[in-house]
Amino acid sequence: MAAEMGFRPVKTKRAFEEVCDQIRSEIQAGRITAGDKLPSERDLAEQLQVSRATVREAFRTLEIGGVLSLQKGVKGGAVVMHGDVRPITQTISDLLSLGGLSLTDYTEARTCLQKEIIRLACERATEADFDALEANIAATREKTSEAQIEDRTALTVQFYSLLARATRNKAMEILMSAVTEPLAYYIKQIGVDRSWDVAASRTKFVQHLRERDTEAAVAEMNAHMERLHSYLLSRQEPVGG
Amino acid sequence: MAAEMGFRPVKTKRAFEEVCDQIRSEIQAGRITAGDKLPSERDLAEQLQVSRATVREAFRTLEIGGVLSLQKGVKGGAVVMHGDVRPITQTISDLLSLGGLSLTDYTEARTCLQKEIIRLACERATEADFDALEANIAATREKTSEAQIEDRTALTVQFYSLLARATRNKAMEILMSAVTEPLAYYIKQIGVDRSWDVAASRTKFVQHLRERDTEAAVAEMNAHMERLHSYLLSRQEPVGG
DNA sequence: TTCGATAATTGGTCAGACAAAAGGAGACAC
DNA sequence: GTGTCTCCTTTTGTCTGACCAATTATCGAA
Repeated sequence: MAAEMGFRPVKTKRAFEEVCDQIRSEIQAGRITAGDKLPSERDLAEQLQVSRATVREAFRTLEIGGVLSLQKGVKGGAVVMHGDVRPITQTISDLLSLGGLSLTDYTEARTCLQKEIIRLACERATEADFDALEANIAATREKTSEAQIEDRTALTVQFYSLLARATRNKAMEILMSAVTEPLAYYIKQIGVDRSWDVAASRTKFVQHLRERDTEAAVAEMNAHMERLHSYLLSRQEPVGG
Repeated sequence: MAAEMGFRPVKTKRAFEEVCDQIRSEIQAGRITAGDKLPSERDLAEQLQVSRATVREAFRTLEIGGVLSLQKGVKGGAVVMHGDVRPITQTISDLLSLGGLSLTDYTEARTCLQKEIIRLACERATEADFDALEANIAATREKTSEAQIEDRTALTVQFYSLLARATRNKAMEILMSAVTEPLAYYIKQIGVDRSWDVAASRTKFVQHLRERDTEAAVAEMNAHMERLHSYLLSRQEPVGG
């Protein structure tokens, strides 16, 4: 059978991809680490014997991926970063708007993930975490006007970020923002019911968290998720239709 | 307090970012959907009154993000896709190699996520899913030689992909690949113990799955995760040191 | 009808140039 | 001495124009 002969689809690697791979290899091998500065575009173009435009496309690719930070000026250049979460958030958002991911699947995954995050947060959260969450709720209560709707959304995102931080697990924070922040884009588009008092539910939720009552906290959150999902579905049609 | 005056850090938006945003806005507004073809680089450059290089950087950014596919030729051009998971996987890999994410946090998140995926898979998996998983295990058993180590890794990634598919939730599949595929890069670097028989554990795992025994399946998987984590930690030092 | 050469279109790369931003060095007023 | 201003250098950001490479339609010959 031809399927067992190990043929792979040929793909002609483009020049900028080769440059990208070389830089990523240097990073994975540890010869370049976060904080290091790469040669300037002109120097690297000369070293690799490609044009400056090719190096630019590679730098741009890595910058979008959160690997590099490009700064102008004499002390600027391409600096290696610690990585960034935004590419993940952006990709999930794109998948949602392009139809590669349904709102129902997205919400279910969000619910499942939050369940585990709540479980860990119940184990590991400190008084400082609870205080931060309650301060966030208090701030949310004050943003009631129509003009402050963007601030409210930002605070909502922050609430879940604070919750994830209580797990003391960076990967959980990353996954949480991946499933939370795309919602902010969504909300900005379809609008949100201003009269909906989310603060009450969140206050109860944090109370359960304080009492280390995982079951109750998860139940409160799931109820909120369900209400949100119903609301989003009811609003989805004017966009999709 | 200055903090309450709502100052935001100024950021001069670059030309290619403006182009990116315009294209993404068209997509979010539904005026462009998956399958549509954008104008050629030359045409769009003229319409937006920027250079072709600027349009190229925007196209490149969206291509890396899985939003566009660029094809050469008279029938080619920039075609809108349904989105792609690879940017997420790539970002997680970068975070791991850049130190923005620790192996311990990563593994814990992986364990937590898999728990939920197993739970859903136990509810929804069909006989076809079980058969596919067992076929994968059988294929893994045959790849024993040193030369086939890449095939083994690919089959391992596929195993978790099949498991995620059994949840019937695209978002879960995405998250699963986000926490599984980076490991393949990792394994490729530090090597894996060839004598380790993962097939036995997976066979028992699928058996539990067949019996819809969530607890036992999770326990089997967690035991495997623990063994893997210990192994990775013991191998990590020569890389990090 | 079929095959092959040709032309047109489009992304990929290259070369050179100038603009914009950031930082340093030196002159100058106080 | 101190602060400020101007000029200069470095580096990314953008533009222009050109050519290369891949792909496909088209047309002509066998």
